[in-house]
Amino acid sequence: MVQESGRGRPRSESARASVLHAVDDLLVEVGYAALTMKGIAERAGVGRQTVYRWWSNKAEVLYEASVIDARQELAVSLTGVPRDDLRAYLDALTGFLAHSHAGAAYRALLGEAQHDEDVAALLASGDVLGESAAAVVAPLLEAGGGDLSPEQATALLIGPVFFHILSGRGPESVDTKKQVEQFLRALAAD
Amino acid sequence: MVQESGRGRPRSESARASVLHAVDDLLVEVGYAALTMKGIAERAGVGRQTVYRWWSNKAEVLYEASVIDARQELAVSLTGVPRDDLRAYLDALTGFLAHSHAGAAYRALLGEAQHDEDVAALLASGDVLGESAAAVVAPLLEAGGGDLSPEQATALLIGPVFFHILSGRGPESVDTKKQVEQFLRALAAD
Amino acid sequence: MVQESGRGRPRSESARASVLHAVDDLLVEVGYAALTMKGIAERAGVGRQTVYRWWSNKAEVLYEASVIDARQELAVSLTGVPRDDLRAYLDALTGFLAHSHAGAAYRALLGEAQHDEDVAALLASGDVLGESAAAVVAPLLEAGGGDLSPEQATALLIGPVFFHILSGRGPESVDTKKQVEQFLRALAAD
Amino acid sequence: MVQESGRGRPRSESARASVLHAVDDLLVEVGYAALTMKGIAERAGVGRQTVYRWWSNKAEVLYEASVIDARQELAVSLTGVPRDDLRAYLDALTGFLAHSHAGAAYRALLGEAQHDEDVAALLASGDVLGESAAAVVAPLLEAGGGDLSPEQATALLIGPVFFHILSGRGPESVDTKKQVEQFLRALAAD
DNA sequence: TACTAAACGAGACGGTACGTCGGGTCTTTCC
DNA sequence: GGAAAGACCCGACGTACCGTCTCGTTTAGTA
Repeated sequence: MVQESGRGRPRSESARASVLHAVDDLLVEVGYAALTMKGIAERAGVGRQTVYRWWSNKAEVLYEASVIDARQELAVSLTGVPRDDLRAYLDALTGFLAHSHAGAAYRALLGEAQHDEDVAALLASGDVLGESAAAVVAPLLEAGGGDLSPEQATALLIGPVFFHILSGRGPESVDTKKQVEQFLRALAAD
Repeated sequence: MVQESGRGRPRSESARASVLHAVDDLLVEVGYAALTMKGIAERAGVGRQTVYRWWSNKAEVLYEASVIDARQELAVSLTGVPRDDLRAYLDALTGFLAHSHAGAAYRALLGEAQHDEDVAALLASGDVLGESAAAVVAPLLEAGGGDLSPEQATALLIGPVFFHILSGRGPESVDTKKQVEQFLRALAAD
Repeated sequence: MVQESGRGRPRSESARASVLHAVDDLLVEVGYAALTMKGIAERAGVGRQTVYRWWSNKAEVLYEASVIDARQELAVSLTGVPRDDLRAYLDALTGFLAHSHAGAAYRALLGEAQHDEDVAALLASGDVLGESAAAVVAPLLEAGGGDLSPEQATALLIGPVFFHILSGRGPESVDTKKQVEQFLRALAAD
Repeated sequence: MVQESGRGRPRSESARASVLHAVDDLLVEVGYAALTMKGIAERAGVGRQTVYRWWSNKAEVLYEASVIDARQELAVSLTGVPRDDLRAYLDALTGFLAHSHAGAAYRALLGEAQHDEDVAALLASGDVLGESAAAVVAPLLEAGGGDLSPEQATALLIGPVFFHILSGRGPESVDTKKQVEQFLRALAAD
């Protein structure tokens, strides 16, 4: 993923874009399981070696292809009203995990990370969920009391939705309004 | 997975046991990614067709091999004291997800379920986490007030730990004692 | 292929007939290569073991199923006029090898015999071609002169047609009339 | 079986040679029936796909591996003396069919051709027997009279030996000297 | 009328080859 | 020296058939 300057032909930006675009399309069309390096290369109209040169496996390609979208979808413009901000964030999170392309990519990668430490490291390198939650949670912790660490607060906020969707319960039964109240109450005296 | 009918040679119980044993061993030895139907059959000293005859894929074998252990590890003997029971359950859950063989199998399956709906259906067919939590949560809901559905209470209890570990944050930063308090507070006035 | 008398259930004649019938049908429908012991048993509505009990491989079944037809098709009613009898025999031989079901079975078995000595022994045990030719050739050898052995005369008579058809030249280019003349001339002073 | 085009890695000549060598060895060692594409690839130290890429089945590999030897073994250096040339050819033919490796391959292929039209077409594409005989027969037909077609003369010459050996009568009873006389006499007034 | 014994159908068993697919690498030519 | 092309070796896929082995059932003797 490093690019050297100097001698030789420079990296083809069009090839890079083709690959990222291809992996995005393919994830939707065939799903993660049927996503292959060979298939990506063919769909992108690119040599196989070119894919391997810049990414070591399909997880890396997929990560690079989806992380920007993921960040955007999880970014909430803060109003300063805790209830509103939390609610907006949980809605965004639910939509991301349950319905978005980037979210599907994230879930696939997180699944792979359970038994592939390379993928786990990749995901840890850019903690999309944690960082997005921190933006909402940090102001509250600074302002309010509670002795919760930011990490714990994040887990408390994200956890229930995260579990709901990843365990296959579906997003319908997620009640973000009620969860905001629970979160605030749990936080309160802590 | 049951079969009955007088005719024909009956299913070999020893073959079944060999396969389940083999998949258990192999998960530990080579990991989920390198687990193959071929490898399972060879390790079990069994024909490949015999494996395919009773299980459609490695996820099914693994599920059958680990679900009983999983249930045992997550079963908590209730004392009737909410704080103690909840604490015991969260400790068991943390240990299961982070350190147990059966837990590793569960995490692998849950990962696969994110992009394979057959596996998702398989996991949904026996909701190990949900059921084990219900045993602890149900008494509280009956006793106490709150308008939380059992499902929501379960997600509230399990979610934070679940997120912590599956997102790669590690079990060290899980503080079950504090989480019990949060849970009880969130539940309280609801 | 032997049938013992005595205790126990006697061999089922209907099973035997079903198998022979099935192999006949299947040869025509799917060809020799796709003929399998399993397929025969299923088509005959018979247990696999029953087939194996009485025949050791598909060649044996096929041989038993076709040898009688073969003998019939190659039997020529002699008139005593050499030219007519030889002509009739060569016509029968051509038809047998090129167009008949039994002939297709024979060619398949002969092919297998080239690399399977069990099948070679099976074919040698009942030399359908040789015997049928002998019936036509023997009278000539007794009557006429020539120091040809019956075997050599048989080869001389059958050989050209046999080669023509088995080497894939097709039966159209077989001129039995001319071959009779050649045969008689070659035989003449020998 | 030819491939050309600048792009891409060119076909490995060493892989091709290994495969042809392997199939030759294996035919002798295990026989045609036990010859498998898998076995060929493994023996040649070559990927299975590489074998399938250039040959569709074991018959094609075997054909390519043996056809050159076959042609050599059946080539007779003509003296111009019919009796000598015919005799030499029949001796070569007998040796080829009965004792040579290439001949064993030919018989196996011819057997397969009886029930596999792909193999039949393959054999027909290079009529080793017909062409070799034509070289000996053509001069006679041009010189002498007779209204025999080259095809018929070929069948007349080859047929008896061919039948003798393929029908399992063995090469001992082949009397090439006598057969030359028969052939010449049959040819004579025709 | 039992009992015994073998053949019967069904179908699971351990094996192994099938032909295909993807993995990751290597070797060309072209840019 | 990057890139497209495509052949290379490897090994898992899921299927088919091999020949064998249990099962419960049926059909004869023989006792």
